[in-house]
Amino acid sequence: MEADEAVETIQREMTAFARRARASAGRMHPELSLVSYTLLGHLEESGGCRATDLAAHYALDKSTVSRQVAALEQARLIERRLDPDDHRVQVLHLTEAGRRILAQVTDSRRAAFRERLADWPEEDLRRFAGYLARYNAWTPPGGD
Amino acid sequence: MEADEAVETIQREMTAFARRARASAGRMHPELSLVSYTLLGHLEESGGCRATDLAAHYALDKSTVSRQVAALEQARLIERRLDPDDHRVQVLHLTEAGRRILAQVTDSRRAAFRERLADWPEEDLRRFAGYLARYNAWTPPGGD
DNA sequence: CACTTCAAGTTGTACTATACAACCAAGTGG
DNA sequence: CCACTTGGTTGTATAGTACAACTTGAAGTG
Repeated sequence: MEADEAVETIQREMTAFARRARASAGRMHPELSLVSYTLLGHLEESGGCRATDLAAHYALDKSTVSRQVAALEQARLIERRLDPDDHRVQVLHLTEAGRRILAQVTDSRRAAFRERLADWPEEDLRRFAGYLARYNAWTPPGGD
Repeated sequence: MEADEAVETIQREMTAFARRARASAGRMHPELSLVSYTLLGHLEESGGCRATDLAAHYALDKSTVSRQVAALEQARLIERRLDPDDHRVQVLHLTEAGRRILAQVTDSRRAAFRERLADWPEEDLRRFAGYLARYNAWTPPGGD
């Protein structure tokens, strides 16, 4: 069956990609690990959120996020603002430096991707982007 | 520009995927980490190879591979055979147990993927698979 | 043949990301 | 007011990784 084979290919290729990304992400941007990068990215997209939100979004333990956040704060890339309504809550925001570094890393990542995708027809690019978004948007019946 | 946006989406989604895969792979199959899984997979595909080959293929340090291989051997999933022509070389082979576990994990991963892709039209599946394969097949001008 | 150089692997050490569990602090509801 | 919940931190353990130093075997060169 055609579809079955395609599923297998998707599985294999996504796995291969994940392994490689993991292996190389740290080397590309010593300033910002893949995790830190995605966390900063989420902060930018969301315009500020809580550590708990990050943990939920990325299926990470809150302790992990707590330490990542601590490191990012120490590096002055984000800042915490106490929520006046609920003093347990720290709303996280990008600092100017954070925004700058994020943009920088995004740029260099984008350049790498663009090189990699240079000879793709635009139509294929758009479809591929759509498939990926659709794939990632999927949420399982009961948690991730 | 449309294509630019698509590149950005691909970048973001691939990154998100890599992060999630890393975070969840270990939980899905405590018996076989993502790295071990890909190493076993490579051994199966290649029909046996050296540790150095694995390191080169996955851009891992040879020490890392050495330890992974040691663990896989201890778990009786692979075995080392001294190359009679070059006594420095250990050719790695899957054991029967290794082949079995690999098939098992592959199955369960495939099931998860299939669930995730259940409602995709076959045409989209095939195109997506093609894009991923094409993306991963790309090799950089000078290294990864 | 002895000497250097190279290649394959191992081991020591350190670091990062991670989880889990125990904890603290601040709201919430009886 | 007290129990419970929620947001977050800290202690501890583990996995995966890199880099550097080392061991062993092979290969080339005088």
